Amino acid sequence: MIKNIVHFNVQQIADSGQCFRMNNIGNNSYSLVAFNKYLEIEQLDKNQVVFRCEDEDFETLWADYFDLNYDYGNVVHSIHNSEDDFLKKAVEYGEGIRILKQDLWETIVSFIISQRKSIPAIKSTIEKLCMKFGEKKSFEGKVYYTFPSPEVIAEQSMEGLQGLALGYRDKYILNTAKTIANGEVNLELIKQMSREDAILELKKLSGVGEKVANCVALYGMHKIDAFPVDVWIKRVVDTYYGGFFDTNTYKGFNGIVQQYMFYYMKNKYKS
DNA sequence: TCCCAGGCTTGGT
DNA sequence: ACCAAGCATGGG
Repeated sequence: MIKNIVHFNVQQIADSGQCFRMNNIGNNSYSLVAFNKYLEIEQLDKNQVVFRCEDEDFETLWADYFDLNYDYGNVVHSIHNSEDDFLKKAVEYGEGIRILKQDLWETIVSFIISQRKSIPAIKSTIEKLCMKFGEKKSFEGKVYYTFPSPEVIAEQSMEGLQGLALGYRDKYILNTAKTIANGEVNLELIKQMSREDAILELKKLSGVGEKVANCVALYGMHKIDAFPVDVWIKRVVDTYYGGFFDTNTYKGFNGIVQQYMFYYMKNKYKS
């Protein structure tokens, strides 16, 4: 179905480093697997987007997944009206970015894997993980693999996790899966927590530190004030903000600000 | 080949 | 509490 959406650009979302199972399939189209479903999405023009999926899945899943009920215009305008020249340019460059509402468990595993890996390498490892432990499904002839549950990974041994290019992160993934599968850390409870409490709880997981916990809060819990600082954001802060970025300036939507910064710095300045 | 990648854990002060 | 080394492996 065709939808008219402002501040929405599929290519920018796919290349913004927040999701790892969204792939270009040509003709301004992308495939995506999330919440055990398969979607093809095409950008027809600036404000027209085609969603190829079951009709009911758009309303019950994808509209929420792509955060279509959040007013990004408000964020864009408040940055336009600021004195922040760097951020103005970043918004102009990536004004179609949205913060996705991804599955919490998948986001945890994905960002544990992400540490000291390039985005293509992250995507490759996650796809291997899904092909090995996920459920094989198909939608209109397209075969895809779901993201494996904590329980399925928890019952593996260290040997079972070899061949996925996890490297030293293999033990983090196995320990985290076990911790969640046995109820030591409860994701349903975390979903109800404040950003601060959720981040504290997430950091109990093996392989989850400050940065990964903030990414999980932002992309897996829609805590849009979370401000993950990775090497690219560090570069932004050092280069354009004199080494300190005051998160009080954009209080309430620092995560969206962070995403504009990341996308602009990483893709515009490939230094 | 060399360097870097959406960092974390551990052990030493 | 802070700091630095070590970490496995793919991709450019």
